[in-house]
Amino acid sequence: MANIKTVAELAGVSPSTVSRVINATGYVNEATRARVLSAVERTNYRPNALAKSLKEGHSSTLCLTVPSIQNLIFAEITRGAEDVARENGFTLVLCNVDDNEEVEREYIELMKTQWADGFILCSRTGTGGHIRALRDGGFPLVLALRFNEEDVGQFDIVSVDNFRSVYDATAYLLRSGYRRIALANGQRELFLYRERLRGYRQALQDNGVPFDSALVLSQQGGLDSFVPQVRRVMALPEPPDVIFADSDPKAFVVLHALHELGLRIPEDVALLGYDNVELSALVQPPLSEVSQPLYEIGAAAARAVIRQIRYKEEHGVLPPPVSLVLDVELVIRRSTR
Amino acid sequence: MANIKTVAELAGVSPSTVSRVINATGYVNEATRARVLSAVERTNYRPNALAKSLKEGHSSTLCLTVPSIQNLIFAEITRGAEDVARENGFTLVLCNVDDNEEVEREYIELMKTQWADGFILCSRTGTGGHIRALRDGGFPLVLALRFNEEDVGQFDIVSVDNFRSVYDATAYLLRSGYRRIALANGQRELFLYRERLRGYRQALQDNGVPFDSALVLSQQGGLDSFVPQVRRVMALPEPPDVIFADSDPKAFVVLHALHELGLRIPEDVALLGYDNVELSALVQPPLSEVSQPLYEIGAAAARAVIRQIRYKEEHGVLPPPVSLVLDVELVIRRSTR
DNA sequence: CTGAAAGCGCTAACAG
DNA sequence: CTGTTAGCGCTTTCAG
Repeated sequence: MANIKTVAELAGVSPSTVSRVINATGYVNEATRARVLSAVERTNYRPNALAKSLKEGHSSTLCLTVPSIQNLIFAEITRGAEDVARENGFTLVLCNVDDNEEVEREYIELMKTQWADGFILCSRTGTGGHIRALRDGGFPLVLALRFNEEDVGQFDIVSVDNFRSVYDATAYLLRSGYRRIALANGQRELFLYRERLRGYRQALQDNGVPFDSALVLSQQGGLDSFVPQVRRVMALPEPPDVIFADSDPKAFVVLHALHELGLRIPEDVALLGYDNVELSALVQPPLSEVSQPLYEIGAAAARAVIRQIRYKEEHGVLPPPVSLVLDVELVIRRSTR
Repeated sequence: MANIKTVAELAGVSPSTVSRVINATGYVNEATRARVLSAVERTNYRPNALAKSLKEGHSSTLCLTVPSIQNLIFAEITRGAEDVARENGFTLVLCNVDDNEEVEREYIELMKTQWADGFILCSRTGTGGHIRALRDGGFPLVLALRFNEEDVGQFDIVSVDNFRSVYDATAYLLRSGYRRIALANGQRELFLYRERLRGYRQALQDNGVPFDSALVLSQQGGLDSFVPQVRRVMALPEPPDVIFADSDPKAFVVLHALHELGLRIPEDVALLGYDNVELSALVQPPLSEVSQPLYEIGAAAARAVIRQIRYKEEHGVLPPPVSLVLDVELVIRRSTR
């Protein structure tokens, strides 16, 4: 591919002049400008972004880490992030890290050397000293969806109110007359699932319903682990009248397990999901959901890093961290009554 | 971040020596080697990949274009591609192009200037002169899943035998006693769906079953367009006894539409899907599927570009194109009998 | 308004 | 075994 020098020679000017017309920086005589443009045209010249990046000290690249893109939740977030990245002239590098902090660390290390301009991390897990170090190193970063308690005020965060949303949904279930509410709860290592559990317990307590630990199913390893637990809980002398799955992937396996048991939904037992991914409206019965704005979380996260990048360009330092808490909405379909 | 020069000074050697120890290229005295390593340690030095790329003329970056990552099919492929990219030291840039050839073109143009080392395109649509130009420009590229008839022999291609797989599945349905087989067929602009349709027709013909155009539902715009068509076809005097959806996203909406109609599956009408994404085993009833190795398609595509990249490094030109046709498998679950 | 020159950080001959 | 030099392609003072 042609470079700036060949274009310059063809146009009979210096490389700096070509640079000026390409980037519309500085005055340039209309006639020479035309000559340059024509030379660009003829050589089909495209500036080398690598060289430009090296010179300017940034790469217009964002790094997004997710547990796995195969999970619909993260696919949705990724799409949101990619859309706003592109609108702003950034390119998105996708990193699947599988809940593996080591892989996450390596990826971040790699992307630092590639001069990623910023990071969107949806894979927060463990203690994450490397994430601290990343920000301390002056790298713009935002935590989306997953974050720890102690992260608040330390990093930019985009999420929903996990406690509140589950509290409200549980209260709604109670108001609807459900009394034996089971919770299919995600990995306890993640703050967000601890919060969801806390919201559930608090709502029970505030409504005078005793907490029954036999009614909480918790993830051990893969999602499959919910199948035997659903069987167990439905075999209880007093089985639940509704199961609240605190994420849609879980909701789908719970739904499946319930069907295998030959149970009717919501007649025999109701089901409430969390996330509201598109498919939740398509399964049988269509699921009632706590609807989390996943696409918007991704989009907002991208906006947040870009804000940091621009701020840093201007002021030389990262702006103070901000947290963005997006609203959640209850959508009632046919899996609850 | 520290650069090679500061490390060199700290170690009391020249930058080239640092480069030599970092890259394990050329002999270096054990003692000075140790000094350099220590300096690297102390400065927490990481080589600047951008500079390295500029110098070496490649970026260790692969560009993957997909219609949308929100589609489970492409999420699966993406994961496969990313895994092998990473194993080989490549980084994956994700480009959602939404069946929009213009966006695809722009993305490719952008990634060329970023010196992407290779392209995996799952978004092939239209005439794609820009794709020809890309390969003519010496860029390694592979078409995965989606390709046109005339692409064979021109580009590396990774896919399945669309004609054969649908032919076989249709023949299976016939052998199972189904006689009125409806086909929910994808966008006719895509070669792969034309091939699937052809496989269906051929199987019918070879088995002496007349083709009935009233039995083919075809995508007009979004997937929603199948809902009224399912209604229409089930209201026929002689409704189908099975619907074959030639991709899983379609299968899910057809399944939904059937449920809304109050039909039992497979008693009233059976359903066969295509793709075998994970969720297809979880819906009610679990779907019988033509199982396409999506993850493997992505992985194989990544291997294919990397092969081209290496070949080009060695020989200066792209290797002759090869097509890889992966096997498909019929998985019978409970949506057919 | 335009060109010369320096330099982003790195690697690779080429000497020594 | 190690340093010097040149240069990847671009931008950006600084002169003119």
